[in-house]
Amino acid sequence: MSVKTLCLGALSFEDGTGYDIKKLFEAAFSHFHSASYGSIYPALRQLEADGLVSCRVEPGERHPDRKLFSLTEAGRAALIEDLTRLPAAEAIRSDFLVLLFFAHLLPTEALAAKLDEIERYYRQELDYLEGIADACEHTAGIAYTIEQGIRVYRSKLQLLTERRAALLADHRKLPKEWSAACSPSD
Amino acid sequence: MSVKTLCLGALSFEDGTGYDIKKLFEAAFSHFHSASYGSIYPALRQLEADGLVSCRVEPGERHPDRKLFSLTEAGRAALIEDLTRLPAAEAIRSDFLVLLFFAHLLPTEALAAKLDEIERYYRQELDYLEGIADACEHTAGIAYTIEQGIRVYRSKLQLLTERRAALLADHRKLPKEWSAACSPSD
DNA sequence: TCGAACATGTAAAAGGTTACATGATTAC
DNA sequence: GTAATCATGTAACCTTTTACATGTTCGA
Repeated sequence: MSVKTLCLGALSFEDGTGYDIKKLFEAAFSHFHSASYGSIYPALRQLEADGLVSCRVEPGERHPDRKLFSLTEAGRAALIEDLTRLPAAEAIRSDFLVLLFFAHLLPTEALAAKLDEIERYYRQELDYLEGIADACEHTAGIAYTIEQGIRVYRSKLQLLTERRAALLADHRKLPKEWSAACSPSD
Repeated sequence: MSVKTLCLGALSFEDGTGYDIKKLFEAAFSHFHSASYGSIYPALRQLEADGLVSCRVEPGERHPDRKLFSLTEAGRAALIEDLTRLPAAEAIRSDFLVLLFFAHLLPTEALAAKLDEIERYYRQELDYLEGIADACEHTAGIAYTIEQGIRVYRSKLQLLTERRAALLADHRKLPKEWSAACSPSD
């Protein structure tokens, strides 16, 4: 699912500029997706060329050169097709878990600093999500995305609290014959 | 944290080939990172050029041209530096949550199919992780990565079970003035 | 014998981020 | 007056995936 699909989705709620779309992503998608201007603006241009969105320029209203994009009928169809066709997978890239996997190599203080860093990050995300959870009436789907974020961050924070001491105490021990004894699907 | 760092990490446990490294990633990293041969082999070549790994060829033992890589002292130092320096962030790209965010556009049957698909995926990952959790003695860090995976997948499965009916019943309702009433950090 | 696992690699393409470049408006 | 927000865009770079290309060995 690429930025183009996300832009179509954003415009399915209401017309907006590239800037508006970026704001929506930051406000609503922050815990499960992200996109930069460098991908949004080219995507919108491409979508317009493909007839999936239309564009009207609103000059002078407040800001110059405000390009308001609207989803066309073809765009709505393409969005539904993308959502239906593309696998609903999750691509997780957690540098934090990678770090823990190799934690036996780190000095204790460096590991402690990382644990603090990730804990602050989790708390910040959790606070934000708890704040928006009841802010307005969401669709069941949107409420789900928020609730999953809340539960997952709570789980992660709890595990972090439970295991902090064990991680700091234990992190120098090396596993014996990891690949021989533990490879599971061989 | 790039594939190069991951390769250094894999070799910190024991010497191995590109193929071995890929297997370790599949066995141990599957729920928080992934890497293909197309990135691993070039990474190893680059690491060798940089003196961070060394390579000895084992011909004829069982398979021809088996290139065994070892971490050098410089490589171990570079790994520790990477792990310490790079932010321990998490980059999550959940096409499933994106789909739910726009679920109001989908026919009920298409949504139901997606819910089934993701549930199967979660269960499969959870079963796998539960299987390896007690398979051998892990470092505290490795045990943590497994336990976090288990708890997160359990949370996700539970939410999915709780909300399935609500999602299927409710998914056509549109949020009123999402951007005006709900944008949180404005 | 046939498919799975072992084993290495390349090239093109896709997809995205970062940094840069610009300038008006609004709130303090 | 000055910092944040609004607003658009490009270009270079980075990383990774996908698809291709090749060949052996082992177990059923």
